[in-house]
Amino acid sequence: MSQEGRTRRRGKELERAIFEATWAELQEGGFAAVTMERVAKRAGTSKPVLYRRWSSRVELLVNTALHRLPDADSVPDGGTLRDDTVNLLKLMRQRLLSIGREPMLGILTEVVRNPEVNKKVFRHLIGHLRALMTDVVLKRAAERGEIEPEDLNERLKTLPFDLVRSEFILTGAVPDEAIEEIVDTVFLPALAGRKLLRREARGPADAAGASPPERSGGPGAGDAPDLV
Amino acid sequence: MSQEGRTRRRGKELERAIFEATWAELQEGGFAAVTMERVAKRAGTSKPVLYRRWSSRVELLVNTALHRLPDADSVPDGGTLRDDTVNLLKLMRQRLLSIGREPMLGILTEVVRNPEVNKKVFRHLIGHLRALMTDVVLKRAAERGEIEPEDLNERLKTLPFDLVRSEFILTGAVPDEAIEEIVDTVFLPALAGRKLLRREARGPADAAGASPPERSGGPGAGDAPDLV
DNA sequence: AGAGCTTAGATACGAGCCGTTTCTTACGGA
DNA sequence: TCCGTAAGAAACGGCTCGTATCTAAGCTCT
Repeated sequence: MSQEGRTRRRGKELERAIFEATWAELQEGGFAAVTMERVAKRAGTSKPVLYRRWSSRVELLVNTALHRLPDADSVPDGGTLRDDTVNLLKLMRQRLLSIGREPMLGILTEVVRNPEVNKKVFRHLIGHLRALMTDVVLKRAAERGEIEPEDLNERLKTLPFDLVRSEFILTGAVPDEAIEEIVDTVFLPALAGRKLLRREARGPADAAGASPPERSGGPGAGDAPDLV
Repeated sequence: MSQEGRTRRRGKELERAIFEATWAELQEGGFAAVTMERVAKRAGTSKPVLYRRWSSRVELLVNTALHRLPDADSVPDGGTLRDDTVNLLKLMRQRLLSIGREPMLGILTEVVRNPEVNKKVFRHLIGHLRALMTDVVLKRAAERGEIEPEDLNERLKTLPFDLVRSEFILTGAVPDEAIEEIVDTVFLPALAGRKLLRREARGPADAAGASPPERSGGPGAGDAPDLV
């Protein structure tokens, strides 16, 4: 793995090699087993090269994870709210699995203590996919007449994500059946039931009603790739 | 903090002092800052004493967390499914907060790699409270005639827990408003909506119907205190 | 009360890691 | 071709984990 006899890599090429080495170490030994020295050796370079790019081990790990995230800027139109939601959740799954359970937990743990990064992660954990939900999936559904704005509040909008995240954190996987069950036996029934209950009660809806546009700008409005 | 001039502690007394020291270190510096040496010093003892009780740092941390968990073997009867569920979720919150967000994440991270402990934690993360849900809250609700068995499937039963856990992991807190929102705008509507949708469809219910008794024994059937 | 066994507590060790410093040398742009 | 930038090697101080060794305190049993 030494650099002997090979031409020196630089810039992005070297960086990519380091990300790959980090990821390989992560897979083999887990979050705790990733050490700067091992990564450097595996990438055929040395520690100072790593520290010139990232100020700490955590920094390297976070950026390695972000680097692996596939893009997610649209949701295929499935024709119904049901299928759009399923598609969106499959997209979320793809992103979650591209990082993996243990790295995700490790990153969350290390990041909690840093309010700034924590806020950023928090925003990204929720913001991006939620924007797709609001600006694409629910918009389509409203245009189709499947839902009315008052049927939804903030918690209902993030409900499918919360459940997929829970599944992922507990089991490390999100099978198709789980996604469909979440949509078919929780999300859609909750929407229907809420409509029903609101009609029965005839009371003013809770704070959900005419919710202000909370996150304009749509997906991609952030200043860094999303963590999920 | 040295032991000079004090009478030596032994057994449970010493153990309690170590747990307290560990917890204090956890509060002050976070998961990563808890070292065996600092804990030993703070507890007025030394490393070998720690290693005689726990085989590793993680072992100590996990057991410190478990040690802090308040008991939870019943749910006050609120008279309705709604209030019982709120009560149960408040109990869950109490348990979550007794450990805290970062320690919880840290423990999960470290434990994921150990299939045995992972399974145990997984079971405890879900099992105990879920048993209270099934054996107390839902039983009462059925006796009151509020629900029928076919209204529920596994996912719906754990739904409130999943959402509270999500809230806790993302924000580190679970305010009363969150609990009530979860129950009033998700859980109860989902039950109502499911009933409604099943009636409309007239199809056979999904696998929810006559679910077998999956966890007999009720709360306390485990072999260790629950993690949540 | 005394003997003996258990276990607390002090100290030191090897191995490994983090993050830094110093230095040499390859490479690429002008 | 020359020179600045950055790669790569080596070593360091400080810290941590987990272990080994030893002394002595105090509980238990007679």
